[in-house]
Amino acid sequence: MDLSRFRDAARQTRRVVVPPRAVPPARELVYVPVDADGYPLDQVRSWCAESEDDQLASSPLEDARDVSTAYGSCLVVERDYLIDERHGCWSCADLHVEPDDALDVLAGKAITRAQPQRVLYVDLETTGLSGGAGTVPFLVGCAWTDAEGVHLRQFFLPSFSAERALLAAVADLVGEADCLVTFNGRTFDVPVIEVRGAFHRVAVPLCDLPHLDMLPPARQLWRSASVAGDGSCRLMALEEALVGLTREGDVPGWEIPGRYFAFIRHGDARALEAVFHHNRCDLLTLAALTARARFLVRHGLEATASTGERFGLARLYHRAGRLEQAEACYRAAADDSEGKPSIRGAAWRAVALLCRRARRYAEATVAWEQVLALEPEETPSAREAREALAIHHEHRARNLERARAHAEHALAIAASAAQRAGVAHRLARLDKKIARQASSLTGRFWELGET
DNA sequence: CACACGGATCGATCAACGGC
DNA sequence: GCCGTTGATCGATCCGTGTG
Repeated sequence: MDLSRFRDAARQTRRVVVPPRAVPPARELVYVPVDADGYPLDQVRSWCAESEDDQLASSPLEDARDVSTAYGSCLVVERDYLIDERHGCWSCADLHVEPDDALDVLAGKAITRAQPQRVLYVDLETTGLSGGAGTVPFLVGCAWTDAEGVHLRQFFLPSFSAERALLAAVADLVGEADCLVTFNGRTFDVPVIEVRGAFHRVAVPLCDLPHLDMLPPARQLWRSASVAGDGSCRLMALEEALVGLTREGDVPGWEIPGRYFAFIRHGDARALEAVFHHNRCDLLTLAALTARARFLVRHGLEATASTGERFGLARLYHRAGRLEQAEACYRAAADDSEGKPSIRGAAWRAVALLCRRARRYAEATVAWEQVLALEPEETPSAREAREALAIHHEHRARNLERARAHAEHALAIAASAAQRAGVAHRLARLDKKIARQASSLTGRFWELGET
């Protein structure tokens, strides 16, 4: 994929609205009680719904197939998104990710094995949010990519008694993967599967798999980028900003457990079509975010599309110990005259800290001056810059008057008693030094006068 | 709505260094 | 040689934010 195409995609602000699915004719509503230990699959595949939209929807289980495991069977729905299909401004061909060390940078640790083959994206829909033993995953969406596009497999729980089978079926697929990618999966998806696996004594190797949770790197990359307006890094906010998609009629998260419980009570699967669709969108967007983030890490500064993205990429490099690349990106963000002053100020602060650590004090001083120029006087960064400059001028540049001026500013904006005490101590020392300097100068003046 | 995680912040500590 | 300062690091704590 060439760079310009990618940049264009990133810059694209055009919103793509997901068209509503083709609507099948409404069917007669039939009430079918569901056996607690079994599920009347035939009836489940065509049953009633509450809202008008849902009544018009088809059952997501129409093309589901039974998957047998040692513990019984569950249902699986499969979809392929081939290279000529699109997800927002992305071609599905571009969603293919070869696992490499860029994923290590995103994860903040080494997660790719010697010869990684398959990255598995996982997203759960569950009966609640608590994450405890009572939360049951009723839809486990899995996706992987290859040169042909994206392949998606959704494991569905037709009754609570099939949970063991569902976990076993998921375990089979997970066993073929080298690397797991989720969104907030470290906190939510993986613990849920872990607890349910322990409960049913089914080993799901999800927890052993190298895991990239895209939420932390997404926050680093795109929170300050303000791609999502208010800085939100929820998956759908990032989807709008980076994939250019606005979901029409999407089911809100809080409604998902209720829809599943209604299905369990009455056997109606049509209201779940929106949930299946939501899960597929989440997986495709997760793949798109991962591809974009990996591309940024691989191609660096030239691939970034905004000041915020440059700053975010710098933070990722910084965390990964790639200091040269980090500094280049910080400097690019700091120099961007069109960028938000708060981001530019933060970038200059990072440059100052990097330079100071490398003992490049002159460069650090220039960076602290830039922080002062960009940050409002009362911010913590401005106070930090005043103090750093006071130290520099007192101990290295040996310009006591300038050191004193910075210390006075620092005293005026000190946020706590401890800070005030520290700066007051510095000021007192500076005053003593200045007085001593003056008296020694006076002495030398008289000495010169006498000779 | 529960829960866990990451970050920001602050204070304590310690080694290294320089001024007197 | 003593003493003060700097800068790095570590741990505790708090807050904001993501998941269905």
